[in-house]
Amino acid sequence: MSLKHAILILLESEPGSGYDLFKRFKDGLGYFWNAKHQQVYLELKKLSEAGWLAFEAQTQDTRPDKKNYRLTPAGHAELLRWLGEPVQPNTINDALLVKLYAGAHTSPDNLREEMQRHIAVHRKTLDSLLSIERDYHGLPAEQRHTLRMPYLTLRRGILGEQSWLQWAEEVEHALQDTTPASTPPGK
Amino acid sequence: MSLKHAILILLESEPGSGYDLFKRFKDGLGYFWNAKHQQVYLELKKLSEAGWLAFEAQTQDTRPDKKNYRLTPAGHAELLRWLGEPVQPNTINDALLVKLYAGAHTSPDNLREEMQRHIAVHRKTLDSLLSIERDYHGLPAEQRHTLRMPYLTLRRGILGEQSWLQWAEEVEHALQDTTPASTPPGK
DNA sequence: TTTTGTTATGCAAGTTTTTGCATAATAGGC
DNA sequence: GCCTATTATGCAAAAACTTGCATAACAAAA
Repeated sequence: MSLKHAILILLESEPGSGYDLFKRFKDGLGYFWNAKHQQVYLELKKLSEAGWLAFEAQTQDTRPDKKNYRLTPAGHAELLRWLGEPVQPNTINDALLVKLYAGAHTSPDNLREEMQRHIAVHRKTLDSLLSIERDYHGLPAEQRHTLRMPYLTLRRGILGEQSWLQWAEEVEHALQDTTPASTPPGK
Repeated sequence: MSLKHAILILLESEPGSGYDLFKRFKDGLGYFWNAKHQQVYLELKKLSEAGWLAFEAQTQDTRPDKKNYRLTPAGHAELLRWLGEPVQPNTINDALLVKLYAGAHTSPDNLREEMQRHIAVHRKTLDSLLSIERDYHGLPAEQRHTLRMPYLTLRRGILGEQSWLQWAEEVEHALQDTTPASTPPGK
């Protein structure tokens, strides 16, 4: 829905190629925006056709050629227009919760394994976000000020992941209670 | 992606019509699954054609006719199969964070208004979830046990909304700091 | 009495996203 | 020498989802 505008914003702060943008989504912004490389390339094509982006082809010796995209004045204007518009509150479609909702129809072991997989992913994300935060705090005041808005979105990621992991502990306790004791105490 | 399975689960616990399901998504499960009525009707049609659902048409006097859907044995088997499969961790695409990321290109006032709109929505959601939780705690132990899995998803909603609102306070503080004082102290 | 809201269903067209396939060069590990 | 990963781009088809429109009856509020 607003991959268009996510791309405009990323290219506004620094021009780059499709592959570039894809990696920025994957490594940097994945806690609030996700896109496959195919979709990124497709959107870049559309945005160029709409006149919001321009690109120069860079022939490279050791690597495949790349197209370097940057905003046109029309793209910049569109970005500012979009920023003035209200955005729709995020809607969530979370398959894990669907599964858990129906958890009574499957085994606690199955649910515990599923939770363990997801916990591992969320812990890794949190670690990476906390490491980015440490780097941020090490920056000089001027750069921290420049990055103050991205930092707020980083905080969302951190608080969100911490809250998720806290919930996961509640779930683990609840699932333990429903388990038949495999090694009963005193026997 | 798994609206299919969300529908199977809802109809497994209680058969119902498309309109029925739509309302259950809207009022009850909106904090983890969202679907428009058109999509619900479409999926019901597809699931029926796949042999996972059956329906009886109910002619009603005072209301438009409705179709009452329920799981077939094949539908039940599919649900169990799906529950045994791992689900992909949820990916987030959050337009508000995209906007905030680019916040330096717009006015703090614009961002504050945007945040206020979203805060109102999240507060309302939290209130409604807390009220559902109070009802749950008032139920007899037997019913609480039956609903223990849906209750875990409710907890996710509550912890998630609380964490969101906590973040929103951080954002408000940060946006205050960047505001030029309109009524400077002492003048 | 007109408007608004709720119940009830659905088609058609468009947008967005995913999945599968395809190419091609280089670097590094085994 | 082979396998895997990384860099780099893209088409085509399918699936998922949104938006716009359409119908129809009743109830309640204005």
